[in-house]
Amino acid sequence: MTLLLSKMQNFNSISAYNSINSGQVFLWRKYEDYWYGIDGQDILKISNSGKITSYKKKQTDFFRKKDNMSKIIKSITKDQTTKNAVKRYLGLRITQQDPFQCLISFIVSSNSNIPKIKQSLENICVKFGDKVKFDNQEFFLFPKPQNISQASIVDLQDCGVGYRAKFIKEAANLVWSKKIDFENLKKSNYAEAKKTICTIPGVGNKVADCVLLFSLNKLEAFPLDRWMVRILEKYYDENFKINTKTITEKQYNILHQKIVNYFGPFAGYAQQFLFKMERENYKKKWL
DNA sequence: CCAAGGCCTGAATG
DNA sequence: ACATTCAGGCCTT
Repeated sequence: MTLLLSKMQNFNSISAYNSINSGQVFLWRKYEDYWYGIDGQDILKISNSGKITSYKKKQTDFFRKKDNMSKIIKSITKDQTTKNAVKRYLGLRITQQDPFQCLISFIVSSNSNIPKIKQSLENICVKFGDKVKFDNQEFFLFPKPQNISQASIVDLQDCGVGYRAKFIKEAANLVWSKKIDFENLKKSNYAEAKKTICTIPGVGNKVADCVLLFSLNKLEAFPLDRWMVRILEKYYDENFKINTKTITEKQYNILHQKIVNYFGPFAGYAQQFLFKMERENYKKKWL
């Protein structure tokens, strides 16, 4: 009984460290005993125990505390690979981020790498975001959609985003003009929300799945980047293999369907544990 | 429907 | 020191 209880407590625990260092977020830093992170117009402060306070005192379930992790872990651990990953990175959570920041972050992420993404996003905040003080530290909030939509392409390019500048500006414009409405998308199902979000320039299957998983509550989203394709090839059978060099729209959809059939409705959690595991194996930088 | 090439930057490798 | 290669996802052809 005590063994069972302690096991369940472990499942429900939250590791801020594992969650922040898993490729979901970029604008986080550690200062003394706390992690500080930009989330839209707010700054979140996480203690070692996982307790969140915030600059604007807003309520947020950033680490999805309400998720029933015992149930989710039971559902996604279909094999030894996922079992090992879950055990090794206990407390890793999918985050529930500010959708606009999440969208821009993953447009910036395409064809790039984590240190570079972080640098570009910091530049964007300094250039277009509000400067605030919190706990005697200086922070720049993430810019509002309006501010980015009115930025010049050259000013955006100066942040190091290259050809993505026009995608970022147009995406911000779609959000500001409410042609993309995140609150609606949260209510839509996965397929509908994905279809809508893929109309944003610079957003393909992978970026869309990141936004759906990390900010719009779609836990069946399973972002398939080069790493995930490699992981599936390495640890799973022929069924998950891509035969061609580039992953086409059709293949992405077929593979995603197979994945959801296998891992179940919380497949996105399986993705996060597997990604974390393999990137750690290769000692890749997180922030 | 699919394949291939270009986009942009910084790090790694020769 | 300098040049080349690579990593990375989306869009256009």
